[in-house]
Amino acid sequence: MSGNSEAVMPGEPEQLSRRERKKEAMRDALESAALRLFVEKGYSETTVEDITDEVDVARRTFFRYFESKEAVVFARNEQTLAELELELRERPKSEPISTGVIAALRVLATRQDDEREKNLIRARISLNAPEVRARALTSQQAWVAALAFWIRERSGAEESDMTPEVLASAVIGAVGAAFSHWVAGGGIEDPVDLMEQALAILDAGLGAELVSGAQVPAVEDQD
Amino acid sequence: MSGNSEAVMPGEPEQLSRRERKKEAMRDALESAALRLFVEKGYSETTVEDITDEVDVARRTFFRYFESKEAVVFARNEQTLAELELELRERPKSEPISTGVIAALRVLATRQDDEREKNLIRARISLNAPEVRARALTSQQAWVAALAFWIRERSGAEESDMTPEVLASAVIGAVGAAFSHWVAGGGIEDPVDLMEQALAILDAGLGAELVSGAQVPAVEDQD
DNA sequence: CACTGTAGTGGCACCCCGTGCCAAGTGTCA
DNA sequence: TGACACTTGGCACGGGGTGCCACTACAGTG
Repeated sequence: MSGNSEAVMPGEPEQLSRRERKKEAMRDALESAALRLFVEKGYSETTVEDITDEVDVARRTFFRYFESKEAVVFARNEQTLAELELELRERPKSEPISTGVIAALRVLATRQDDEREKNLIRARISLNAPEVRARALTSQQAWVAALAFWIRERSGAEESDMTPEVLASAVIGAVGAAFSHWVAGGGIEDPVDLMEQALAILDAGLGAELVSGAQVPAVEDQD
Repeated sequence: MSGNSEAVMPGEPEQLSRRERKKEAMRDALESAALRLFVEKGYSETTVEDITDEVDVARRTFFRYFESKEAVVFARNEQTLAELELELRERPKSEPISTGVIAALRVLATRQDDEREKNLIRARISLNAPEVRARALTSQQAWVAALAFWIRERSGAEESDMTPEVLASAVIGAVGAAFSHWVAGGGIEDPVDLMEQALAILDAGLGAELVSGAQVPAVEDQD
């Protein structure tokens, strides 16, 4: 889609035509209004009409910018996935899974640092509104698929071998849990650090297993 | 131990009144009709009216039995979750996570063996229809929560320690992947065996990591 | 048996999400 | 400026889901 040229990342050349600027502005206005209303009144209590009223456009117009009400929350999501795939591909072949994943995630996180606020809002909505949560999990599945593909490619596993999907699911699961933890903690800590800890837990945890009396050694979670 | 009494599981004492029998029959009829139509015409191509026409009741009636169209696919799901929690609770305290999980899952799988066909259909629908898939993932989250609770309880982890959620997410992720693999394979293999393999992969996989040339030793997945 | 309360059903009206369609408005380029 | 492409508004419609109320079938009592 679009991208006449440029590097890999957009970069906002500001070379847009009036039409495209208006389009951009509209999308932004809708997105902002929507997120604000979702926070104010709650997701399911906010109708699409509420949103379009706010921006003073027709309800129909909303659906020209977003496939669905939920889609607003995941506005930038496909792009992020594409970026993840790209970053993963750039990682050295010899690198272990968790290292590669973390490195890629760190790049994405750094890049999105300016949207941190908005992302936190999105995440909060995702975790609270059941419908949106469902959608969030769906796009999480896309991450699993991407990661599984990457692992399969590198490990050269047979088509029938479920190892890549298993590892990918587990890794994304762990990363997702860390993300939830980050959101629950108010977005104060470094999300990628948390994810790194999560993978460390995963690495050690299943091996160590539970012990009746003693605690799991766990990973000291302070830096 | 097929229970004439009740034990943990109901057991259909057939002591129902005419009214309750009719109710049961209606629910069954709706569920069967729905699943059949979903398979025949596809999930989203099937309207609730199609279903109720089949059973010759009002559309309104459908929603008195199922919260939503998706809910039909997950008819028995909350019950299964409750059973899982129960089984987990029964596992010896000293048992490692994966052992406990597998043991609990095996009990459930055995118990549901008569519904194997129907469950396979449900699963297929879940994996193919995006909307339903979303819902499936949501209920998967409930499993994560249950498992996390169980792990936390046994490990005595601090409230702020994300270890239980991380491990639970990873384990359920891996188990879910195995389940998908099972469905993709036509439900021929033993699902719990696959799940066990998945956890073994998880146990070994992240430690072994990927190697550029060599394959991951993995778990021989052929019998 | 008739009688009364309760639970299930049918059907209507309504809200909301999402989409096809077409007429009218706005930007673009020559 | 005029021809053309894209965007918007608005309408109609299908489908999911809910509240409401009249009606019917059942259960329990005398």
